[in-house]
Amino acid sequence: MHADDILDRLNDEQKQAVSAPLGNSLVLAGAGTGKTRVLTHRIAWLATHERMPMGSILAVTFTNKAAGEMRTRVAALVGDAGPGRWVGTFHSTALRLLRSHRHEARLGDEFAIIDADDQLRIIRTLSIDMNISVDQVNPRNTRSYINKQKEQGRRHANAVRLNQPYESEYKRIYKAYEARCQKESLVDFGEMLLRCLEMLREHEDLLRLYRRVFGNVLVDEFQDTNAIQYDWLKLIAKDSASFMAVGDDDQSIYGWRGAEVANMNRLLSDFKPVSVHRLEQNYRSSEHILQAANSVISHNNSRLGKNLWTDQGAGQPIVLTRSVNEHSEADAVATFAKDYAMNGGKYEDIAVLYRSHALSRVLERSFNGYAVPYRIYGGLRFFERAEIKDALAYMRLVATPDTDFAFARVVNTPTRGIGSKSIERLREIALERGVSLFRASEAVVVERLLPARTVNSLEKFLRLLANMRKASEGAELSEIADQCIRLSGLVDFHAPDKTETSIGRRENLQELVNACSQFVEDPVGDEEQGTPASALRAFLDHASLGEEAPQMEAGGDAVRLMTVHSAKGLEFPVVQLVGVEDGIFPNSMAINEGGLEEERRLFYVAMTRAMKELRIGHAEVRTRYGQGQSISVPSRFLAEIPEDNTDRMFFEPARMPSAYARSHPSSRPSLAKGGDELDGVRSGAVVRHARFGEGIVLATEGSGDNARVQVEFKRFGSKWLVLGYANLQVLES
DNA sequence: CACCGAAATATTTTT
DNA sequence: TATTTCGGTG
Repeated sequence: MHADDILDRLNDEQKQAVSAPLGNSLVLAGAGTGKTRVLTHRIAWLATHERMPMGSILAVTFTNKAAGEMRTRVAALVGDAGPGRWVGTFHSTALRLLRSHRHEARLGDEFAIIDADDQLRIIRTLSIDMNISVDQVNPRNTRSYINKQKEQGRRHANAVRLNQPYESEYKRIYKAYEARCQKESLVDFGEMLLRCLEMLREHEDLLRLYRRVFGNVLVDEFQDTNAIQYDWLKLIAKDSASFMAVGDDDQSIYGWRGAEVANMNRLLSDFKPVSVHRLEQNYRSSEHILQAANSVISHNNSRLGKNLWTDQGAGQPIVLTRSVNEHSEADAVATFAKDYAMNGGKYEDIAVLYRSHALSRVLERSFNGYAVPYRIYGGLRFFERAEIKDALAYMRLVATPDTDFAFARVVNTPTRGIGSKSIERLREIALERGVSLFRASEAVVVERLLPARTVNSLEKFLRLLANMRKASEGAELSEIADQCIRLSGLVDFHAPDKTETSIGRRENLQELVNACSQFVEDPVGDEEQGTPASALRAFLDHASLGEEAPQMEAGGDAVRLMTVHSAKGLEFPVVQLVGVEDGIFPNSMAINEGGLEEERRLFYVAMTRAMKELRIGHAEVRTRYGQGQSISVPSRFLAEIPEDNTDRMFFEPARMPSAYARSHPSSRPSLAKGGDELDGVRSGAVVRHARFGEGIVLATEGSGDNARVQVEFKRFGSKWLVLGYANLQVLES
C-alpha cells in the first residue's frame, strides 16, 4: 500500500496523528473516534513512508482481543508481517522477553505462569506453614497486598506502606511468597512485568539491544498503564525513533488494579511529545447518546478535557426504563430483544451490559424463558475452570514433573487416597532434601517412608505420570492433551453423570483437545513451536495468559451479555444497561473519593458503546442473594443525563412473570384488556398497594399463580402486578 | 481417607 | 440463591 493511500479516508485530525513526524507523540482519542484506526494506519505509515522494518515496531495493548484485532488490521494494510511480530499485550511481550532471556531474568528453564487462583493456593499454604491464622489474615487480602506492591514495582524488601491492618503479616508472607515462587520457578501476572523491568535494568547490554530493536513503540489504552508498565515503556521507548501513546483519560477504568491516569500527565513531562493530537469526531454514536455521555462525564473534575461531536444526526433519545424488580427488568429486556428480532433486527446487534457478573443470572433465566438466544462473555473463563486447570496441570507435569504447584494440584485429583496429611508429609520430605515433590515422591516410594497404603497410591500416581510421558513422546499437542485427560480419569471424576454441569465439563475437556489442535494449526502466540515439546510449552503459556478459547467467537445470532469492563473497546447498534442503581452502579464498594469518578468513567464507557439505541434500566426492588429484598434508588448518574436526550422516563415494561414465560417458552404475552374478573378484582376497581398507594385497575390477565392486573397508580403511573404477590386491598369494586 | 449433608459465605471490575 | 468449606460418619 502506498503512503498516500494510508491517509485516504481519514479525517484531518487522524491524518495528522498518522503522519506525525518521528519522535514522541500523544493521541487523545475519545470513544469511537477511530483510535484503533489511527494506530494501525500509523504502523502502516511507519512501515511504508518512514521505511521502518516491521520487526522494529512494537505495539502493545492490554487485552488479547485488542492485540488480535490490531494484528489482523495491520495485516490488511501492509500484508502479514509473519507470526505476530511484536504486536501483543504487555504481558505477552514481557513473557516473550523473559522466555528469551530466562538466564538473565534469573528464571528456571521451564518457569510456569500462575494465575490468581494458584496464587491464592500458595499463599494459603504459606500462611499455614508460618502459623499465621488464615481466619484473621485473609489470603485474599494478602494476595491483593502482594499484587499491589508488584504493580508499583515493589519487592518485599522495599514494600511501600499501605496502612492496612495485618500489614506486617502481609509483608512476611510476601517475602515467603517471593522465595517460594523463585524456588519453584513460578511467575505471576505482576511478576512478568516486574521481572522484565528488573532484567532490563540490570542488564545494560539487553537494554541496549532492545532499545535498538524497538525503534518504534506504540501503546494502546495508555490511560490504563500502571507504574511498572509506565517505567517499562520509559526504559525502552524514551529515546526511540518514534513513540506514540494513544489514550483517553475519560475511559480509565482500571484504577483498582493499579492503573494510574496520572501517567497521561507524566508522559507530557517525561516524554515531551513533539505533537499532541486530539480526536474528537465520534463516528459511532448518534447525537442524543453522545450529548448525554458528554454531560455525564463533565461531572468529573480531574480531566484533560475534550468534547466529542458527531455529524450523524440526533438519532433516538435514550430510553430510561424502570421496573418493579429485577425479574421484571430481565423480562423487559428479553421481550425487547424478541421484539427487536421479530421486527427484522439481529440478536447480535444487542449487547446487555451490567456492572457485575452477578446481574447476569436473572437475565439468563428470562432469556431462557422467552427463548431468546444469548451468549455470556467473561465470567468463569475457559482456562480457569477447575477441570481444565487440572488437565493443564497434568500437561504441565508431562513437560516438567518438578513443577510443584501442578503436582500438588493433581496428586489427589481424581482422588486416589493421597489426602492432606500425606501431602503435608511429602512437603516436609521435599523441604528436608531440597527436592521437588515429584522427586520426594520417588524417594518415598523407594525408601517406603510413609504408610504402605500411601506408598502404594503414590507409586500408582508416579506410574500414571510415567505412562503419560511415554504416551506423549513425540506426539502431537492435541494427542498429549487427549492422553492426559484419558489416562488421568479426569472425565469420570469431573463429569460422572448426565447432569447439565457434567455434560458441560465433558465438553470443556473435549474442547481443550480441540483448542490444542487449533493452536498448532494457527498459532496465536509469537514464539515458534518447532518441536512438540516447545508446542506444549507455548500452549501452556498461551493458556496461562488467559486467552479465550476459540469457540467463544463462533456460534449463531445471539444477544451478548457482558460486564461494562469487558465491553470496553467494543461497539453495538443497541446497548441495554441493566441494574443502574445506586450501590450497584456506582458500586457501593467504590463510592469514595477517587472511586466515584472511576465509576462515572465506567458509566461513560458503557454509554458510548451504543451506536443507535441506548436503553438504561433500573429496578425499584432488587433481591440480594435470594432473600432480603432491598429498595433500590436509581443511579445518581441518571440525574446527570439531560432530560432532552431521554425518552419515556418510568417506562413500565413488566408484561409477564418469568414463571409463565418459562412454562410457555414460545408464546408471546397477549395483553388482554377487558372486564374479566380475577379473585374479586376487576378492571375499574379502586385498590390500595402498600408501596404505591391508591390506584385504578385497568386490565387483568392470566389466572391462578399467573394472575396479573394492570393498575394505574396516582403517584407512580401504571404498573403490572402479580396478584398473589402484590397483596392489593380492594377499596371499591 | 472419602463421602455426605450442613453451615457459612459471597458479589466489583481482569491481564 | 449458588457455591464453597466444614464436620461428622463410615
